[in-house]
Amino acid sequence: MPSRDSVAGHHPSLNERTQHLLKVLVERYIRDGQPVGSRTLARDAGLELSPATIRNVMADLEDLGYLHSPHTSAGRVPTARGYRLFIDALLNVPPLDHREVEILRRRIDQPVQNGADLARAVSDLLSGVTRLAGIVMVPRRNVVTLRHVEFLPLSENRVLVVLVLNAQEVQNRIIQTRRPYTALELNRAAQYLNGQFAGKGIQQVREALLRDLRETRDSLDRLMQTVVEMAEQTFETDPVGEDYVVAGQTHLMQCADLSDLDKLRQLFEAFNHKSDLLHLFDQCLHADGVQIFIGEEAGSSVLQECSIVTAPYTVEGQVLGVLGVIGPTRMAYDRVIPVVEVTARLLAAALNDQD
Amino acid sequence: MPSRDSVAGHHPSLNERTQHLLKVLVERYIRDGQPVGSRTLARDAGLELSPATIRNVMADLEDLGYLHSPHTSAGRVPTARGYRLFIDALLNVPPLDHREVEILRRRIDQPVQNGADLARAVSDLLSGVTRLAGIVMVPRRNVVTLRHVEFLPLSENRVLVVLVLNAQEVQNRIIQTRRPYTALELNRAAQYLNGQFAGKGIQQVREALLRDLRETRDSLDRLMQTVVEMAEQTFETDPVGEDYVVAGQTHLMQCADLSDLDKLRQLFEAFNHKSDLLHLFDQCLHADGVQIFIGEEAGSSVLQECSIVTAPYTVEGQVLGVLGVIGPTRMAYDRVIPVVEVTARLLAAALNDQD
DNA sequence: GTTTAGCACTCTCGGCCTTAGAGTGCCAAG
DNA sequence: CTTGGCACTCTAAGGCCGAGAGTGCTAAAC
Repeated sequence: MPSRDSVAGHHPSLNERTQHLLKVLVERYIRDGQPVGSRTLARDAGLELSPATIRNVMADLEDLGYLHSPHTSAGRVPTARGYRLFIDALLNVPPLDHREVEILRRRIDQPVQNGADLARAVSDLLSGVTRLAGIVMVPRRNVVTLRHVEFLPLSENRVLVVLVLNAQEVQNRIIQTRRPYTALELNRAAQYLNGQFAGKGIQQVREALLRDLRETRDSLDRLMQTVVEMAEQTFETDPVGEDYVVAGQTHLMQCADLSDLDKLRQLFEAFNHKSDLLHLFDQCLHADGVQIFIGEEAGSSVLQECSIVTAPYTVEGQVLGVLGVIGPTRMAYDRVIPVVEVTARLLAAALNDQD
Repeated sequence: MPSRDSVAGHHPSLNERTQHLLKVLVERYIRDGQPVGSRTLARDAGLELSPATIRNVMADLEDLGYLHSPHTSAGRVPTARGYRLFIDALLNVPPLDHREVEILRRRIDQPVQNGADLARAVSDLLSGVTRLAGIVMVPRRNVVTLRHVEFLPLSENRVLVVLVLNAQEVQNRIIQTRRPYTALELNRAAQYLNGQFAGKGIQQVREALLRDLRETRDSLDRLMQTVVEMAEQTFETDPVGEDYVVAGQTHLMQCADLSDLDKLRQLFEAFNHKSDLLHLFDQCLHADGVQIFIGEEAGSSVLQECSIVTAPYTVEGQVLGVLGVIGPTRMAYDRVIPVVEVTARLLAAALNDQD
């Protein structure tokens, strides 16, 4: 059962019938995209009530801020607050079909090269299944273990560092050195680091080297000098930067709700603007279970007509990242939520197998 | 001087005045985006001609297929054929300002990790400067030299291969082996390969190994068996896959010409659909200088209202890739062409320095 | 022969009105 | 509390009209 935490505040109690009507209204609106009138709702609700009665209830719901009329004589549309209540209390989320789960599993269990590729694949998958935009933060670990390091001289003062981390993550960076090093020196340094630190967390590596540097100062032999200069620069920045992958943006162009071209453009630009979304995702990192942001709850004004459904994925209790989809507020939550939830679990499982 | 090869056919000669009028009309249309009428053109042309005369000329140009009226009483708009003639024969391309070139150079000369990153950066740059979508094919070389190879055991039958190619391109792939190998065996194999083949083209490596395999058959010692199995799989596929990077797609949402949401969506999907565009770019690989595709000249119906301006970039006569921009047919060719041209040259220079 | 003025014609665009339809709010009766 | 009735409001779509822009054609001028 996903915990769908309310981000916005608390709701005064509504009587059973009123809640039911709100539920039916939201469901209907999600299906049709048209404001729902009293007659329609009377028919859909399955209660023996006349449109007039329904009208009274709807007027109440509007007063309480759950509904909104686009104009005097259109039906009602849920407000953000209405969606919130719907999701928190009214929506029932059917579990995903076994066959569907199987399909997802098969697509996720493809062998891939590294975290980023996996993220891309899963993001693609999410967007394909939900027909919305899929987002996956690339897995990042609090404890990154060094598996292997290699130094290759490129030119005078430039050295290529190849870093193998964790299970199969390979990174490379180029560093500027103060003096030229020979291939032999570099080799020795790498050998030393590998022998000493392979399997250790890179935090530890950094600390150990710092200690060595302080204690021994300039009594270092040439080998250790090389080691220290290399390592200093190599481990300067955190090796696994935060990042995410978006796929299926084009789906957002199809849903009529987001037809305002200019809004859409801003949204797309937000996708490229990394930092905005990252900050949002950080919030989700430590909530467990599915989280949903409706409209501006997410903090950014570009997301006005959008909802974001996210779930963190964890391995052995350690949160590795967040994934989710982004689409119009008027989305089929009853399908999207289980898809996101299951995908997160499957991704976690896939990462677990890899290790 | 860019060679702007005509892809479409040959044009019957038009007299001087007619050509001039076509030129002015296209320029005006590119500026305003409004169909150009006879009165406007009479004023703009700088010839002492009445609108009536202009009308006659425009009627001729329409008959010849260079112009088109949206309806009876709007001005004229260039057809694809009209643009073609304009670009091939009428447009004069001013060289880029020195300061502007300097700005481009500085942005391209940033140090980067590998070809893909560089492509991303240049693509970003192109799109930023032209306010269109930028596309850069990641550099690929006919002769890829092996610089260094490393094997790391991951699990039972999986080995991580780290390949350093050319100047600073690092690739990694995971291969499945028939039997488990120890770290020591793998190390020896890597050492052997590095000793034997570092600096050689991978084509040569592949051939040499094949020869060894045939000649010596099962008289191979254990080391060589390891070497051969590793190398076989490592060099099976070409290490540098074709790929490209697109940036600034959102710019295309701003230009009024492409306001049809559905067309735009298809265009965006084409960007993700790699293979379509790759095939187009392959054509440009061996044409030297700037090439321009107008509308459906590019072969795809999604590109109806678009033009593509491309240029290959080469190092020492070897074509490494293609870059360019894609935007509405109604774009400022006189600016875009030199930008694309210069960027190609600068990228080539940057790659040259790296080697 | 080319250029030009004149003129009738065509087409779009915006504003305005009208109508049909949907839905509401309120009131008074059940 | 529920309901039928009713007046009211608002939108969406269609039709109409006039202004404006631009054309093609013709006949006269150069």
